[in-house]
Amino acid sequence: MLDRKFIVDNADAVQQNCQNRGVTADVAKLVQLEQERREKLNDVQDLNRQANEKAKSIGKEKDPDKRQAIIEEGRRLRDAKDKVQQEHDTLEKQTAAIQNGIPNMSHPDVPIGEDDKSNLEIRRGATAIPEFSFPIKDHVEIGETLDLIDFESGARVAGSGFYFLKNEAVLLELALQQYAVQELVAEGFTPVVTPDLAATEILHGTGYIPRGPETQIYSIENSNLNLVATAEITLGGMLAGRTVDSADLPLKMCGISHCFRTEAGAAGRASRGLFRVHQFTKIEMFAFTLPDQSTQILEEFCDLECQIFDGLAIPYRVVDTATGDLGGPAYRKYDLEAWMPGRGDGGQWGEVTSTSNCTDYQARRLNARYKLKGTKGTHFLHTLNGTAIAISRALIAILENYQQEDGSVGVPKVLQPWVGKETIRV
RNA sequence: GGAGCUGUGGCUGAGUGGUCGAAAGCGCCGGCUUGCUAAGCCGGUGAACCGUUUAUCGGUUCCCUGGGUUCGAAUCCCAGCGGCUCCGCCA
Repeated sequence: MLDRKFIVDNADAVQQNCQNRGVTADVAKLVQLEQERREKLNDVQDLNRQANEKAKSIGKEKDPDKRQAIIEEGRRLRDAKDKVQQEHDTLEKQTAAIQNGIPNMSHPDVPIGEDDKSNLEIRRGATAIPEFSFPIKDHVEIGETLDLIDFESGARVAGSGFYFLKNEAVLLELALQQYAVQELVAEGFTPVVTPDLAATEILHGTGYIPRGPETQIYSIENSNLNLVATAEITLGGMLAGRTVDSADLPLKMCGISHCFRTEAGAAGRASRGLFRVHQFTKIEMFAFTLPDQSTQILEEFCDLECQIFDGLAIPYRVVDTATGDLGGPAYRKYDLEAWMPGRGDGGQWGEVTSTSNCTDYQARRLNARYKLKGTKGTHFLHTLNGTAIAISRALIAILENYQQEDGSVGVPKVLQPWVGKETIRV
């Protein structure tokens, strides 16, 4: 969430930003409610002060009658306080409700537009789009022919959107994990296997909203636990409510987790096969940084994603995500879209990774702070996240780009040590 | 899952219902000392928020979390969560 003072002081800019992002929020109302709330808060504090004074004077008063009088007065003050406190709390709730709906501000260079059509391509990867001299298959067909992916059994066991990986697909999954983690560890990331479940407060802190009608999140009944949609949730939660020494920053981690998504309302979209599934494995980059580090680290994350996909020799492009397509917490977001030859008519770009600078938006809700040695007070951290590899989508890109005329599929060179072969055949 | 113990400041650890934001030690910061010398001495040292000022000063809140009792709660009561130990179960 945004800082309330900031919203009040920059109401026009915040309102404009909401509009750019296609978010409805009554900023003016928030400003008004917040002003009233502060007046109530002052009243509460003043009544508390008076009541405290009375309470302290009681111990010193020896005369029973006078003592009783002070007790009565103290009780009256507390009652009065409770009443004003309630009024304050109501205002607080209303203010918070509006505040929660306001997205992060946007980087000035972010293209302004309603949806992903306004995303701006900023560069392409090192590998050219392949030209095939034979009729190509999509990954679903390839997966079936080579006995790599079993959607039918997945549907039987857990419903549509689930699948079994088999044979070399399993080796590819493990190889991709190894590859990505090795790359990131070499770059100084701390590898972390995170819980696949997280408490509701942690989800809220990172900007995910469980249990709504449109929720993307699976929740566990009779508990406050939820299946995570990404390790971003758990990694962000690691510092929730904590204050770290600025000397330890930036903190860079790569998390390995399963990701679970309901994909409510996503039916009918281009989602054949592995593209939009309810469960997949993901290697996620995450960083806690000082405010003046986050801009550079976003570029670093993007470069690493490019490095990983260049290493796999998969063609991709990088887009600067438009205002209307940014998630609530993101200040700026880059997506890598890999070329997927089997998608649409003659191939399409499909999102494979995404990296965001969330500035202090998540940290404020998580209450994750840093302290500068030798100074008073604390400040909110910046958080960034980025996909290193989302296995399911990487599999699509590999199977479709590496397919060969005889029906076999080549294994990317960097994965061969773990897969143990150069080609996957029937 | 069951039983017992436990949860205080960056850490260790005192704490009688009122004078406790909280002893002491460690750590940290500043200064002094340089014949107790990989030391000694003195002083300082939590956070958020509100108001005032913007060098400051005043106030509110915070002793796991949430309720409750009370004029007043770190201290009493209830619930929850975490930790430790033992038992059961299990990969």
